[in-house]
Amino acid sequence: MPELPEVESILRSLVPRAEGQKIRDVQVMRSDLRYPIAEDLPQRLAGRRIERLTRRGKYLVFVLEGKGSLLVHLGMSGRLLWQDLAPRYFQHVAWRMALANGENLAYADARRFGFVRLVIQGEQDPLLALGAEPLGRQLNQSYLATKMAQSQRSIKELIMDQSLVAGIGNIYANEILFCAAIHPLRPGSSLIAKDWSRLARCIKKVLKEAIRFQGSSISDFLDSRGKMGRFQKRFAVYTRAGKYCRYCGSVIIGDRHHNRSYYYCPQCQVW
DNA sequence: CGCACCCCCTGCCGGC
DNA sequence: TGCCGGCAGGGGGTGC
Repeated sequence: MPELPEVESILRSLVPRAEGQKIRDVQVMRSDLRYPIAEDLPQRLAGRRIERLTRRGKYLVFVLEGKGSLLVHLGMSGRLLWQDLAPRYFQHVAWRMALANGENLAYADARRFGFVRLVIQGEQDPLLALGAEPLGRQLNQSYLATKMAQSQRSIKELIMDQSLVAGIGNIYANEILFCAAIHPLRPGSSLIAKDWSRLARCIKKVLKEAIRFQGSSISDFLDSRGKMGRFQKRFAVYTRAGKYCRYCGSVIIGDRHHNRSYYYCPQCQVW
C-alpha cells in the first residue's frame, strides 16, 4: 500500500499524539511478519521516550531517547491505527504500543509483508542502504543521470529501485513518468539531459502534490486516524487503462513489466 | 552484473 | 449465488 506520500501522511497523523511520549509497554500478538519480531522487542522498548518521529523513504522512524530507533515498514497492507477507531479496523493486529498519555497505537497488516525492527546506532541499519530522499537537495538532475544513465534497465524500474531513490513505488513511478513525458520502458541509457531534468522536477512535484492530498487510497490505505487519501482521484494514468488521457484524449495503455502493472499515454509519453 | 521469474500472504473483484 | 483466477501500494531470493 504505502509509498512515500502515504507514509508521510501516516507520519503527520502520528506526530501530535506520539511525539515526546514515553512508551508504557509493547504487546506482540503475532510475530510472523516479513521478518519475525524480535522476542526481546517489548522489553527493549518499555519505558523509553519517543524523542522524534520521522520518515526515510518508505520507513517510519521512531527516534528513541538515548540510542536507537524503531523502524516500521508497512509492506503492502500495513497500517498504524489509534485505538479509538472502530473495532472493525483491528482484524490483523500484530503488535500494539501503549503510550504514557493513555493512547494506544496498533499495527495491523493483513498480508504481513511489513516488519518492525529496533536498530542501535546505525548497526545493520536498512536505512543506510537507501538512495536519495526524493524531496531533498541531493535528488536532482545530475544525481539521477549519474546513477541511472549507464543502465539498460527501464526507467520505471530505476526510479522504483530503493537503493537509488527512496520512496517511489508502483503508483508514483507511473504518475511521475507521465508528468515527465517519458515512456516507462525506456532504458535509462536512452534518456537525455532534458529528460533527467524533467524527471527530477516531476519526482518532487508529484510526490509533493500527493502528500498535499494525503496519499492515495486505492482500496484500503488509511492514516492513523482512519482517514483516506484523495490523490487517487487525480491519477493521470495509474489504473486508468482504456480511459482517455485528460490532456490529449488518447486511450491510456496498461500492460505488465517485471511482474508489475504499468500505465502510460501513448501520445504524451512517446518512446 | 543484469534480469526474468518466483516467492511471501490475504482480500477483493470480475468473469463464468 | 459461488467458485476460481488474477491482481494489489512491498521487498527479496535464485538461477541463468
